[in-house]
Amino acid sequence: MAAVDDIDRAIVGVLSRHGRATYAEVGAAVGLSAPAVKRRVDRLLDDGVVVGFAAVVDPGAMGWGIEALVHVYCQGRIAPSALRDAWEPIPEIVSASTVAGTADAVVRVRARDVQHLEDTLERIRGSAAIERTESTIVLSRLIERA
Amino acid sequence: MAAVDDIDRAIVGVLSRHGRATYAEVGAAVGLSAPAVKRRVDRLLDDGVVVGFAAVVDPGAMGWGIEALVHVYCQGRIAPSALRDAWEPIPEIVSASTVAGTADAVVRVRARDVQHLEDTLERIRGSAAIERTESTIVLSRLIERA
DNA sequence: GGTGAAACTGTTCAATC
DNA sequence: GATTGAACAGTTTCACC
Repeated sequence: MAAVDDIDRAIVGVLSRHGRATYAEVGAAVGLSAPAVKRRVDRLLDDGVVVGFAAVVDPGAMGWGIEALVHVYCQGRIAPSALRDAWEPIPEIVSASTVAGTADAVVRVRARDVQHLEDTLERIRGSAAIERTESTIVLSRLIERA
Repeated sequence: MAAVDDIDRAIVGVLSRHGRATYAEVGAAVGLSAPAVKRRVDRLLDDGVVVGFAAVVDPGAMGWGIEALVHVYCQGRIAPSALRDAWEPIPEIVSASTVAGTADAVVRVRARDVQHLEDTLERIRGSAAIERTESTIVLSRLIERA
């Protein structure tokens, strides 16, 4: 696991914005040849600095009209891995994290509509020893950066 | 702007998880030839269903060690656009949304360390007519999907 | 939406600084 | 130890069916 240097950061910067850029294009942007870029990207993938590549999708256009932030309060102590295993099968969950604060975890959920959101919340609550949830509906996305 | 059909959804599903998959690979997964996949992806890009492609980066490996969810309570009514303009220049903000609930907005912030986080929170508070903020520190990411 | 052909890119190698 | 440049396999991208 070599250190991440300035060129690596530049490569990551380009690929964060243009994930399908060719190695030659990235090389032109950072001052390296295509094979040199490929070697670095392979190393960044091996080291886990770059986890993967993804299409950035407009949730609204895909029919996922509603988004909510759900604060989850658990009964007693639950291992983070237990929560992950319980929530992994729920496709409506965009992200989930354990947190330090009054809540134990925060889950970001995307659903088609309020009914679908309610069903998903019920599924989240039923998936583990959860005391209660507190949902915050997202109105409009102001800023969204990779 | 044609409708998004099931094949489009399947293509988006593959590219969400494997953003650098070849058109032939996507085609094999959805039952189409490579040129047919390209035509659909080009249309999805034109229609704004797919906004772009991005490398998924591990923030910790890049030296962004700490993440927080900041609930923002405003003084009186503030236009969403005013919040966006005020926060756009703050690079530590990963995402920001107005919400329906007790808070007016939720901001996701990434910083190098607690000191950097504190500085960023101060900057967020000073950028608009904000009454108070309530921060939740992220401990560990359980699930992270595109 | 599929097919085939031309141009380009990804990938690997030996050689080099 | 890392980069370059050449070479082949594979992919993108056309036109056309």
